Amino acid sequence: MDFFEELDARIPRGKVRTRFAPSPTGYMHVGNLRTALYTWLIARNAGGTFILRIEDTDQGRLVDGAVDVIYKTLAECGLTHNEGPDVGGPVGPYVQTERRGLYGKYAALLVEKGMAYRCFCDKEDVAETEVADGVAIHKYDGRCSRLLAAEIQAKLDAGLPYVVRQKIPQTGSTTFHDASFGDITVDNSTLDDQILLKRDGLPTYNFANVVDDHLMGITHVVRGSEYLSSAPKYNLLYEAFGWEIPTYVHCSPVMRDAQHKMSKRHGDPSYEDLIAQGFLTEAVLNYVALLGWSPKGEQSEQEFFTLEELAKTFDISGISKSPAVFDLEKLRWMNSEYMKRLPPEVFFAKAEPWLRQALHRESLDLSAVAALVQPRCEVLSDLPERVNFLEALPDYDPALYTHKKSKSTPETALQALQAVLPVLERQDAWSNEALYEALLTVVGQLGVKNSVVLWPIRVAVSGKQSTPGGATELCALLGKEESLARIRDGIARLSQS
RNA sequence: GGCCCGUUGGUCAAAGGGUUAAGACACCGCCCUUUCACGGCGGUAAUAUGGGUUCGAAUCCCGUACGGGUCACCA
Repeated sequence: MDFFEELDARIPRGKVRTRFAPSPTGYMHVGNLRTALYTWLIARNAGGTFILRIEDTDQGRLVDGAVDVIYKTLAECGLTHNEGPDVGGPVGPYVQTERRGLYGKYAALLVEKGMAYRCFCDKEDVAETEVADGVAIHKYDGRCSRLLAAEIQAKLDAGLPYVVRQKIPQTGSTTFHDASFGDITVDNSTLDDQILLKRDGLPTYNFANVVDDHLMGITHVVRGSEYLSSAPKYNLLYEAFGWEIPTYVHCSPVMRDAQHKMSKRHGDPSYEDLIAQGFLTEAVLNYVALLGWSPKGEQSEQEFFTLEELAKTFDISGISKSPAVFDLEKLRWMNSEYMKRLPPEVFFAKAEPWLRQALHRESLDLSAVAALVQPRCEVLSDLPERVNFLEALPDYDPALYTHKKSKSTPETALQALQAVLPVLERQDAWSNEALYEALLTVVGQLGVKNSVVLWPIRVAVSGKQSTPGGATELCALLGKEESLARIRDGIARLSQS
């Protein structure tokens, strides 16, 4: 067995094998997360193997701890990998820089087969076919492919540096198949003799990908649609090696708006950013799954999916070809749905740190606050702003006392507060129910609509237009002393104006 | 500019020759209610465009427009 046969013998066959191959940048794009999810789902759905491979050949972009971010994110999302740098596997190593010895050998093999050639040209020698719009088009004219054996030897002997280029046929066309885009055919004349091995002996991304995917036995290649145009060259490479071509699944990008991709640089949130803002991992995954994919049949109306349900339902043909705009509003809605479904104690545990940002008073029962706020919380980061009035009564505009639908005016509000104050001063039981009952008595005495009395109390006690919970709920939370103080303050404000 | 891809309401999308063209978010209205919210009910709103093919087209074909991708010794 030679070197190549030995590596081939290690490749597991007969099962679906997919891979997620991120560059360690230190964070996870939403688009990346979606690719990882789809890749994982394809493997899971088929009972196959999901592999993590780290593509770290771009040393210049290396970030400390970036690989850990990848492990952490995948684990947090439940996208567990069966093979990878940390867990090992039969076709390692799973870090590209640790594989660098391989590529040169495969490039040499291709040269030997006549499917690639050494090119001694300088970067500057490469013909630049000038084109309008200031776009310079690089298309190598292939001159080094026509070098005679003796000429090549002479250059090698002279120690001239070289790159290895793929030899692309001059005529004919190449067709490749994509699972979501279908068949795509291009003229070979539009393809460049692309560089496989750089002057420094390291592979280009495209070459490393083909070699690694083959050696790892990858059956489904899921990647962004930006690689669609290089796919024909991949096919030609696979054919040159005589390797089986995997199933391609190209995914259109996740957009910020109609014409821009989501990008960290433009301030769009990464997965980590969303989590830091208080989105739940499950909600983000659910949302992202439906961004660019939809289930078949009956389930196309379903909005909520667990990972397991997705794994059962996922089908490549449901992936859409057009780009999808990321809609934060809808994510917020979905997140609120997940929040509501959380057991109260779990919600409280998540909400507590956020509540503490705004609330410091000892007397406040935070778990009661959490209970009040849970059904109306879209994102945890909204909480401090929503509950801060409990800490201290904000300065507010007496105009808040006017509310048409509740039939409340500054005059009726003043009357109501004045009528309510002595009753509450005598009130001992300070629960929501007891307070409600006491206030209904006042309402009866005044002979008005409930809201005429309750609206002003809520305003006086909160100083806000909208609050989590009604008047008596807020009073119960604040305690007797604080509630009375705020109502007196309200009376004072109303009397002044 | 060449090549490739895409285009169903504001957004995500279903429907792959025959439907009143689903559903969800957002928006609006009504009901409920101890305000807002939650919940319930309802509503506005779409096949980019012009030609074919067909008894019949969102669906198939061609052109146009618009948008995106790509054309690196980056990944």
